[in-house]
This record gives sequence, structure tokens and C-alpha cells, in this order.
Amino acid sequence: MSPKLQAELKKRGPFASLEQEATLAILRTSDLLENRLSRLFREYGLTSSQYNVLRILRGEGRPMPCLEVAERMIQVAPAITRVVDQLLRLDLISKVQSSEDRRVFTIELKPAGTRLLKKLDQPVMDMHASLLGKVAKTDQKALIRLLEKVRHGIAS
Amino acid sequence: MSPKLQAELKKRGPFASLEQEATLAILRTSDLLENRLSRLFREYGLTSSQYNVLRILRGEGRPMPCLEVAERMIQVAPAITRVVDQLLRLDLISKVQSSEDRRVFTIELKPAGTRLLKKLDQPVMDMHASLLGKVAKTDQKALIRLLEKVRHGIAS
DNA sequence: AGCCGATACTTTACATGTAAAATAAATGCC
DNA sequence: GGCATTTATTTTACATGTAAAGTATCGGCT
Repeated sequence: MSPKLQAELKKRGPFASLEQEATLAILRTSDLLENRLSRLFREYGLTSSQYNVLRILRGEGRPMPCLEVAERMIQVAPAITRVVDQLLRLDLISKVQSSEDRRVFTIELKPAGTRLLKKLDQPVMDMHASLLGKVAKTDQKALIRLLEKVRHGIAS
Repeated sequence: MSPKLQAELKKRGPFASLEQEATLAILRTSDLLENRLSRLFREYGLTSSQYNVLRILRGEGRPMPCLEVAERMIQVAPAITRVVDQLLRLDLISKVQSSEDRRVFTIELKPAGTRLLKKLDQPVMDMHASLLGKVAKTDQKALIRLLEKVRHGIAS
């Protein structure tokens, strides 16, 4: 390695490149956020994925096939199966085999699931506000835009 | 809910608040990055956490107590134990009980671990470059700064 | 009718994250 | 000296993510 390059690397501290620093910043920040949110959901007896399934079902407002739910969560099929099993055990959703296509199982919120979601609405809103509350709105907007750029760059 | 507020929520699309949108943007982007990196590590027989432990050990350049490693990974103690076990099984690190404080176990890179890390250096660098390569340097710097603000806001 | 390739899941195997309890050793205090 | 408290680490129990293989259907093609 040439002395010049080595010096430049040193100047950047522990990061081998700006790209790496940015990536790690995203990963670490995400970890922090995930932790806080998980803790909130756990207070209500749910995990993050379980909450997400419920939220997606409510957003859609109709029974949905398992795999459609999985797609929205950027999850792989086997993962959703177990989450659905859990939610069934908790009696928060119901699952029925579609009569049109018997390969398809659709899931749907049960009243208890709807009630639990409703109970979580305010706490979740408060948590988001508390997590990002100290960041200026303009900064939040800039952040959202930059992250979009990142995701767009990765996809291609 | 007043009609006005309802209209405003609708205008924002599926997000209940700007804070929520920003949080989800971070989480989703992080997921994408993690996926790509995991896949790379797996090609070399490692998981992300395993790689991180090795990288931290090399960065430190000396034997380290398990818990110090865990701290740098923002991980909880039980998690590190199993990762260390895996790395021992792969013969990439060694673990010895400290003679000064017998509660402490320090771990250290073995030659095979050092070699594997070296083999990964270029691919990892390339991956980071490819992931963020399409984002302008100034944007990356802005992103890093904004994420710092977020983390700082959370900590307090 | 009957087979073949897709599709929707499920099951299994493995690594990891979290919380909570257990173990082991060091330290502080009477 | 000896016990209570703290600290380092492990163990256990549970939920989840990934890959790979298995099952049940569907649909098209011959």
C-alpha cells in the first residue's frame, strides 16, 4: 500500500471508506430504533413481526393471502408461516383456506386483534414521536429523501 | 377525528406521521443493506455477526474479553457466547481464561482467522462501494450527519 | 385423461436476537 | 475470615431470519 493512501485511510479513522461509514451508520441507527420499538410491542405481548402482520391486515381491510402479507414485510415465506401460527394461537387472527384456490390460505383480523391494534395506536405514535422528536422536520425530510436514494441505488 | 386532520393524514399516504415515515425508511434501508452483506459473508462461510467479531478483533490487535467485543457490537452477552463458540469450532479464533481475573475469557484471532479476514477485505470494500456507489459523496456525508442526529436524539 | 412445471405454503435445520435464571469468581464490608 | 454484592459469562427458552426440501394444488399441454 502506498504511504499516501495509507495516510488517507488513517485520516478517515476506523472506516475504510465513506461508503462503509454511511452503511454502518444506517445499520447502527436501525438497530437502535428496532430495539426501542420491539420493547414497546413486547409490553403488549407482541413481537415486531407480529405487530406488522396485524397492521398490514388492518391497512388492507380485507382477508389477505399469507404470501401477500409476507411480500409487504420483505420477508421470506417460511418466516410468515410461524408468525401466523403465533397470531392464531393468540387468537388475534383467523385463517381460512380459499375455496377458489385451495393452495391459498387467507388470514383476517379477529375482534381481539383489532382491539389490540387500537390500543397500540397511541403508544406507537408516541414512540415514533419520541424517537425522532429531537430531529428537525426539515432534517427528517432530507433523511427520507437520502434513504430513498440509497434504496434506489441498491435496487439497480 | 376532525375532517381536517383526517385529510392531512390521507395526504401523507400510509404514514401516520413524518416521524414514522423516517423511522420506517431507516429500518427498510437497513434491511436491504444487511441482506446484501449477509449474502457476501455467507459465500465465505460466515454470518454477519461472526464477521464482525473477527473484524473487531483485528481492529483491536490484541486479545479481548468477550464482553468488550459484545459491547462494540451493541449486542447482549448471551448472543456473543454462541458466536464465539461457532468461531472456535471453525478454528478462526482461540479463547483463553485470563489469569488475572478468572471470570474473564479473552479471545484472539488465529492465523486462519486473519487469513480469512484478509481474503474478505477487497470483496467487502467492493460491496460497500457497490451498495452506496450511486449516492453522491456529499449526500453520503449529509446522511451520516443526519443519522448521527437521530442516534443522539434517541440516546437522550 | 394424465403428466409437468409453477405456485402457495409448510417443515426442517441452523444462526442469532432477547429476557431471565444459573454459575463462577472477584470485591467490599463487617 | 466470611458473607453479600457485583461482574463475566453461560444456559435456557422463545421468536425470527435464511436456505433447502417436501406437500398440496393449479393449469396448461399432449
